[in-house]
Amino acid sequence: MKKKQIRVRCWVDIGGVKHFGPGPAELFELIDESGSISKAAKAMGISYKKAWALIEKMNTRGQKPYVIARQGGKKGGGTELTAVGKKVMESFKKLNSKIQSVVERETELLKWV
Amino acid sequence: MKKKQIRVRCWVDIGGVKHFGPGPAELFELIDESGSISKAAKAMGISYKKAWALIEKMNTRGQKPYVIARQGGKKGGGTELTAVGKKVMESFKKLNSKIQSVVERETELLKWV
DNA sequence: TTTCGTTATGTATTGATAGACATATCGAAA
DNA sequence: TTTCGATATGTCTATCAATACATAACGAAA
Repeated sequence: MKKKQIRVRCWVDIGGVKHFGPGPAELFELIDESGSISKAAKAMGISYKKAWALIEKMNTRGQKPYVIARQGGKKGGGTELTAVGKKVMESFKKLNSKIQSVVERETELLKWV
Repeated sequence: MKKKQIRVRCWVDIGGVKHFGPGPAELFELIDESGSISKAAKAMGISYKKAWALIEKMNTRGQKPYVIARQGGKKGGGTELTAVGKKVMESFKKLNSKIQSVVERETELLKWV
């Protein structure tokens, strides 16, 4: 008997395009922990390039940058979330968990499907 | 100023694969109204083949078929939802609108993004 | 001025999905 | 037994996204 479950996903849409969702939220969290895009990408199992492209898009599409990256130096460089970036990440996680908990209480549909 | 909004999507997952979501829900509704897969597909702007494939997958992956299609006859054939199919559609629509209304009340995240 | 790890960027390949097109199948009614 | 409109199915192509691979740029510290 295969497991049946209701799943839900939310994201921020700006001008009709996906702007910020679960993927970026996880990426931001890992950047916040590691201080590095490349480490965060590796931890997520995505390419550095994909992570970088995601960040680039979000930084330019939003009002203010969410992430500041610096290159060079003995440690090669580094990346950190801006204050706005942290707010976005935290606020998203809060919203997301609220939605998840709403869905968890829903069982009616699973009786039929 | 581009419009910012939170969007949300839910679906039923069986054994790790998407089984029933907003697309099928709309398709089911149109089949229920028109009695025809081809009419429903046209109304949705998808190909008949895509609609048919969706239905085939859902019918075989679930416990019981949601849709019964008949071919032949003067009218060429026709399609109708089973009792289970109607329950699934209605229950999904109810769940979906509940989730949408939860999200509509959320504005915190949009302040930052 | 050399080193180092990270950021930044280009390009080619692959894979998955969607779409277009074609055709076979069915069976009640005329 | 012919007709008709809908279901059922195959195949090829186009398109887009993901992936892989390669390399340049950077700059503080040793």
